[in-house]
Amino acid sequence: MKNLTKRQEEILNLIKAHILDLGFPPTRADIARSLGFKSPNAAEQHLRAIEKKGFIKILSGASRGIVLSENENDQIPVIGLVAAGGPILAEENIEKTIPRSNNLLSDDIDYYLRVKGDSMVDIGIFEEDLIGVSKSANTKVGSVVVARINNEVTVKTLIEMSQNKVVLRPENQNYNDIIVNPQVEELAIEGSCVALLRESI
Amino acid sequence: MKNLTKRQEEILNLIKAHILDLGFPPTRADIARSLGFKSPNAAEQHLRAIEKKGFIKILSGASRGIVLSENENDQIPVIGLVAAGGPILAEENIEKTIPRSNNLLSDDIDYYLRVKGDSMVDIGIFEEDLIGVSKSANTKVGSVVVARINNEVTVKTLIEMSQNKVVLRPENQNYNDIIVNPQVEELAIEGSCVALLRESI
DNA sequence: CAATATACTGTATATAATTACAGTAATTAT
DNA sequence: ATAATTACTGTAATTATATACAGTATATTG
Repeated sequence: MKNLTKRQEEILNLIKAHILDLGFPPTRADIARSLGFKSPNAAEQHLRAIEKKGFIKILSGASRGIVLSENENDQIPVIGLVAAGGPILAEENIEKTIPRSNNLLSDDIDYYLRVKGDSMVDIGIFEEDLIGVSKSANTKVGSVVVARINNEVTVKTLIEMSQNKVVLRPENQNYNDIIVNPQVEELAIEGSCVALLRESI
Repeated sequence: MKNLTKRQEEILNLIKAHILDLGFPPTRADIARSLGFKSPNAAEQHLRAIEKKGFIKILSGASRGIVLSENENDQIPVIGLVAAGGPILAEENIEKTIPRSNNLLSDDIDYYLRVKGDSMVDIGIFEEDLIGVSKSANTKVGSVVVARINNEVTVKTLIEMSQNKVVLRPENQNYNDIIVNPQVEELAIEGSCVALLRESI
């Protein structure tokens, strides 16, 4: 999907704002008025350009027939079982997607990860729960993180993190700490857990 | 807000479906076509009636200018601490409301209840968690329910329920079962827990 | 360096859409 | 019993809207 110009983006935002405000898209004349164009045709041609770039669909003959293209960023992927090797967000790992809800949980969630196993039950993270993962939230000692060790993805509490020693703790007395030397083994902190969803109790 | 007739409700649903499907409201002619009216004026007059009852606002002069009135049912209340005595959903108990998200969790949630105490930690329900409560979901033995005993609201697992004996079990070894005789003590099952949200980990 | 894209003005027109007016008929409220 | 509401048909006019065509000027790309 090609990038929009500054002006085109302005118009797309105007359309979104209009929909949010009134519940339906603006007319060409509405757009022209808002941006000070003296001709509705200016708006028309911008719309054509934006459609060509794939951000909207224009329904011909219908008044206000501007349909916003499905924006993948409005959908949060739910990651089921992560295949060994590939990136977490690879197509084949996506179980489903759920619409990014207003402010139900943190805006900061990049994906949900379905929990496997019982290694975190002591802090109330159960099998089949969905964990909201943020890639950007800073992972400090004490955070619950999504880590990848030698191509296996796991959720644990980060206890220690130095150049040659990383300690990951399962929150379950039946399991032992995982101690990794990142110089020797492959280790990546994929993100940190910021929220939790349980779809059935 | 007065009740809609069957036909009016049908039209309101059609409008909502149109918006959900295409992103903008239908025209009078669209409505007439969908319902088999031979005149767009039939739709017009229905819209007027629906507006009069407060369910929509018609913006005059604007094509497709049908604005859905804010429906309070689109907001799910979050109940903080329940004041003794009054009903759970009383105004003063509502901590905030959150928009009913598409299908993030069950459609069936009437309110969220913020968990106090640690009596349910063994099944992963922690203090400050939000529990999605359904008033209509059938509460059977084994369900986690919201119960009110002598004006105090509590979340427990329903273990037994007969005419003169109801057993509610805390999911925490440190607590004992609560046994109530509904003939003697005041007991109400307010709803059952169908989902869980944790806003921070 | 020509072709294409961007960013508009200005005019015009076909058609999409709202909306008024005139009816009919059945049901419900006062 | 009468008025108001509900639920339509049918016609028509006004206005709202999309959209084509003809330009101008500048920037960007192949």
